[in-house]
Amino acid sequence: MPNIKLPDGSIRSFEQSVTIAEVAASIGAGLARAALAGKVNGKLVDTSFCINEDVDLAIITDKDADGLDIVRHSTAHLLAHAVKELFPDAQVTIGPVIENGFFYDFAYKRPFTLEDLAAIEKRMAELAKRDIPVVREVLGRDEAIEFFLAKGERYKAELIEAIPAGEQLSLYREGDFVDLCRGPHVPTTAKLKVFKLMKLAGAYWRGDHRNEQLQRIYGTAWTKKEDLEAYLHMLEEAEKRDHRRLGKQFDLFHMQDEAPGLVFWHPKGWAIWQEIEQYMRAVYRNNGYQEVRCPQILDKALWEKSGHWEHYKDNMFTTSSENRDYAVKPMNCPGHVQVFNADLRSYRELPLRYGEFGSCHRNEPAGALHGLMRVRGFVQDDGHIFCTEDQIEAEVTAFNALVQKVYADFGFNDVAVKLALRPESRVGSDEVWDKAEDALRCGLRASGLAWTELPGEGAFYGPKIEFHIKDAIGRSWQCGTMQVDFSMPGRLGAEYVAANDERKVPVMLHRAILGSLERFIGILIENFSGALPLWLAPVQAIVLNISEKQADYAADLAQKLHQAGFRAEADLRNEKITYKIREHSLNRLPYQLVVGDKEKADGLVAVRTRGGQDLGQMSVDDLVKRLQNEVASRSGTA
RNA sequence: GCCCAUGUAGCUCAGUGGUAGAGCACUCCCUUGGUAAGGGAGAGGUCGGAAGUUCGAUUCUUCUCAUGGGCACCA
Repeated sequence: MPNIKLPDGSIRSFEQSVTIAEVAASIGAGLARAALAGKVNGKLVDTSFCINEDVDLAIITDKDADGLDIVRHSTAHLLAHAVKELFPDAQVTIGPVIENGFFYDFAYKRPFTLEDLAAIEKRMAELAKRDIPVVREVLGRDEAIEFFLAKGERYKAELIEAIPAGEQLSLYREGDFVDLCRGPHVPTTAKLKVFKLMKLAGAYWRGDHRNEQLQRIYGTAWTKKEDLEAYLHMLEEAEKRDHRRLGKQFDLFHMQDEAPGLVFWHPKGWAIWQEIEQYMRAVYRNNGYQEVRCPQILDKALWEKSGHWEHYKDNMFTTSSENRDYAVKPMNCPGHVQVFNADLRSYRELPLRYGEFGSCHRNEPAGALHGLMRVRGFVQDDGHIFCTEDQIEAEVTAFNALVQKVYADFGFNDVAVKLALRPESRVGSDEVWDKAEDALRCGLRASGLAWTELPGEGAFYGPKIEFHIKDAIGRSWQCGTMQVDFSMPGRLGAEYVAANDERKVPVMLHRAILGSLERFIGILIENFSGALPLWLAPVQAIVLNISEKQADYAADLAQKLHQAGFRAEADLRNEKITYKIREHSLNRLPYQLVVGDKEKADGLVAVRTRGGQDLGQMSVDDLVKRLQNEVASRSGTA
């Protein structure tokens, strides 16, 4: 006699045990049709789940977030179903739900082609239309292994072997297709209407590159057609703000075959770079850092001592001369230790903070390169703090505050904090790691920040705090980092004289706010869709003459703005004003300054903003004031 | 590094077993036009690189480099 409590608080009583589907039907025919699953006492189950005691129940439909996930999961099964029908000797592996959709990994004797993809999608649609019931079955663990081995599905069997003996497993059957799965699933394939296969990719079995490579099919699935369309539209919009495309369009930088992963900065891109570098230089100066500069290549022996050679030799560029081997620096820290070591240091000097815009090179795997986001040559706003253990907390706390301020200046106000803990491959004893991890936790606590912890994600020499910023379209980018390092100073012989005259090894904090400037500029371009705030815009204002008669006046005006400290240009081409306005609008220039006979006669300028707003005529002095205010506030241009 | 796809003019792209085509950009001429494309003419590429098949390859094959999407990696 189950009494079932529904989300609205009402209670329905039944004479005997009932399924979710029956409960839904008892409420209404519409709900019965819409039911995808149920949530019994907070746990998701199939509509076929049988209730025989008093429970809280919510009927899950496509209006619930859980419903969407179930649809995606079931669509992954539908994909596997279609693949098994078309390619019976393909083996199934796993098919989870991911953001915006799902994927399924298959093992097959030959790669799937785009034609296969189209055929699979077509078959999926047919299977969905056939309204095939999706039925849950339960098997013992050993039976299940036998079942899948008999079907030639050795990957599934391997997955089940990892499950403790004696456990009951659920299988889902739709037509002839059976898959191991925790569920729940939609009651029939007819519930799956809005999906699209997106792409093919390789993926390693169990995510390990030592294993064989499987073929992954990515798909997207939704409950409403409009949602799919909106998603596809969003993808198009994201593509439009791709920094590689905009970098080309706005003439900011280029890359070419002869220098994979390395950037040629054009004048406009370099203007952005310089603005950022000078800004960060001021951040160093105002926060107790001294800027230094260290060599590009150092004897390999130094990298062996620091531990980098052992951990990263495959990713380091090397060179040699006169029987000496060198490595091109992949980081700045060992250099900074040399600067520290160049003098006998006293505890009175600590904390000693060095900053450097040093060019580093890492031989990243070819497949990892990606525009400005992943390069082989880069510059970080890299700093190292030499301090005592007692000073760590204060340094970490001060840095946390600084990070937030800098991100806000660049227009990023949503910052997530993570703490990456000791990895498998590391230097230093467990006691040292305990100490380092706790030091960072203390600093975070003192800053009043909430954070999440990531076991195994730390650097080989120490744990790290990671700062992730969220961009305009919701993507998260790890930029800042603060790492405690109890190992490298000792390895490289750094020491200072303590108050009691003892020699002690300092602690080293590795820290960066923007990370790689290349990547950060890529993030800025995408975040602003190329419409950078005035202070960062490579060309801040362009003067447009209406006809040749005002060319001198326009050139003069550009010169005046230039002298007032702005990046201003004049477009004196023999083109109609509408043509020039269109072109500079497409290039997202913040200000277009139109000058014709009227302006020339009165010594004025007609101002048009990036957003197409006409500010009317104003004097050059007023314009300069306006631009100065906007730069000072680091705000965007309307 | 692994899987798949792609590589044609400065850019975006079309095309073919018989020594390549468009739009935009560029150069010149006409036009001097008041807030998102005025008109005309011209120049420009041996089709990523190498080898092979063929009478003949940009087109087919192999290798290679790079790029793109994933995977793995990311000090």
